[in-house]
Amino acid sequence: MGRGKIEIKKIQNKTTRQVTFSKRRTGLLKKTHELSVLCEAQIGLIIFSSTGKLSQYCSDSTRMDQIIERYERSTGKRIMAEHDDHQIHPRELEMFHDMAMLRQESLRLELGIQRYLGDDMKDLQFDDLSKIEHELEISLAKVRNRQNELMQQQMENLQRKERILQDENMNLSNWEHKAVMENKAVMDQFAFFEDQPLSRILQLAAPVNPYLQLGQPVFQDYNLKTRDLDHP
Amino acid sequence: MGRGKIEIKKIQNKTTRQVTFSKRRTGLLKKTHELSVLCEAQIGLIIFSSTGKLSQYCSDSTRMDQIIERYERSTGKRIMAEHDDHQIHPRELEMFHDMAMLRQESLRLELGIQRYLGDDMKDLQFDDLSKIEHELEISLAKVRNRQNELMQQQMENLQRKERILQDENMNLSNWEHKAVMENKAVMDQFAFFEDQPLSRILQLAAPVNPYLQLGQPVFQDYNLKTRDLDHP
DNA sequence: AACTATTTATAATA
DNA sequence: TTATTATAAATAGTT
Repeated sequence: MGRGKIEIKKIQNKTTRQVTFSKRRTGLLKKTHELSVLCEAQIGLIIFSSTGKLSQYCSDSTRMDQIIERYERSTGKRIMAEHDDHQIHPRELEMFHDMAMLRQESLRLELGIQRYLGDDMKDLQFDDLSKIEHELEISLAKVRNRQNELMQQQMENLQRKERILQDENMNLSNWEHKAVMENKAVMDQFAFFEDQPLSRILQLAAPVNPYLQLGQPVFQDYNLKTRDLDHP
Repeated sequence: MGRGKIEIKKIQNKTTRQVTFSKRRTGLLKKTHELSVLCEAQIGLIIFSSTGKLSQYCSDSTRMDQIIERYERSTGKRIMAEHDDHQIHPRELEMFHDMAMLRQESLRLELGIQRYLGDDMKDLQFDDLSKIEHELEISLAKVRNRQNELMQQQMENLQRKERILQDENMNLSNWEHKAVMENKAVMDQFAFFEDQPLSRILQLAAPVNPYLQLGQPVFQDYNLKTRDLDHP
C-alpha cells in the first residue's frame, strides 16, 4: 500500500515508526468510523501509542463507557480489578508515565500558544519567524474564509427572506387593492404592516442555525465530536 | 475502494449492509492488528454489529480488561475499581487529582491553540471571528516586527564587517604598494594572499545571514514565502 | 507536510 | 458465502 511492501513486525527505526503510527492511526479511525456508520455498528476503539498517548473512537450517540459496559455484560466479565499483587507497582508506574506525558503536552501547548500570540520570540531565528509568519497567514486565511462562508449564508438567508417578503407584498398589494376598492381606512393597512410581515422578518432572521448550510450532504469530519446526524 | 465510490451513510439494502459489514470488519481487524504490531501500540477494539454480535481485537500480550482499565485511568473515569481502601490512598489520590488538573489544562490549551490555528471554528460567530482575525493580525505584526529587528541587526553586523573588510583591503593595498616599491617577488604576494587575508575574509564571510546581500537597502522579497500583501 | 508510485481494500458483480 | 475484478483508498518511501 505504499512505495514498497512491508512486513508486519515492529518497525525498528523510531522516526519511521512514529510517522507510520500517525498515518495508520488516522486511517484506522477513519475506517472504524466508516464501518460504524455504514453498517450501524456500535464500535469502541482504544489506542495507546508506545509513548502512552491515548486515542479513541466511539460510535455516534454512544459513550465509551456504555460500550465498555455492554462489552463486559457480553463477556460476563466482572469489573473486578484483581489485585492479588502487592500494591503500587504496575499501575502507579504507568501513572507516573502518563503524568509526565501530560505535563510535557501542557508545556508544548503553552509554548505553542505563545508563539501564535507573537510573544516569546526572543529565542527564535529568522527561519522560525518565517515559518510562524506563514502559519499565521494561513490561520488568517482560514478565519477570513470562514467569515466569507458565514457571509454567504447570511446572504442566502436574506435572499430567501426577500423572496418571502415579496410574496407578502404581493399578497398585501392585492389586499390593499381590495381595501381601497372597498374604501377601507388607510390605518388598517399600517396596522397590518406592523403586525405581520415585520415580526415575520425578525422571526426568520434571528434563529438560523449557523452550523448548517443548506443542501450540504455529508461531512468528512467524522472525527469531530460535534456532529449532527444525517439520517435520510 | 471498489467498483464505485460510496457515500458514508447507513447502507439501506440489508443484504449489502451485511456483506459490507463482514468484509469491512475483516479489514478493520487486520488494520488494527497491523498498527498494533508495527508501532507497538496497545489497542482494544470492540464491535457490536447491528444484530448485537460481538467482535473484538486486543493487542498481543494484553487482555481487553487491562486496556479498559488503563483507558479508564487515562480518562480519569472510575478512579480504579473501588478498592476496599487497602492502602494507596495518600499518594495515589493526590496523583489522580494532579492528573485531572493536567488534563483539564491540556484541553484548555488545545482549544486555545485551535482557535489560533484557524481550526475548530464551527461554533464561532462572526464577531468572534473578527476578534480572532484582529488578534492574528496583531500577532503577525509582532512577528514581522521581530523579523525586521533581526534584519536590522544583521544589517548592522554586515556593515561592521564591511568596514573591517575595507580596512583590511586598505592595509593590503598599502602593504602591496610597499612590496612593489621594495621590488619584492610577485610570488611572495601570492603567498601572502593565500595565507592571511583570504582566510580572514572567509572567516568573516561565513556566518552572514544568507537572506541579506551586501549593500542592498531593503528588499521586499527577502523572504519569498508568500509575503505580498496588504501592508504598505 | 506534501507528493506519488505502489499496494491494499473493497463495491459491484457473478 | 465465495470468488473475481475494476476502482477507490491507504500508505511507504521520498523530498
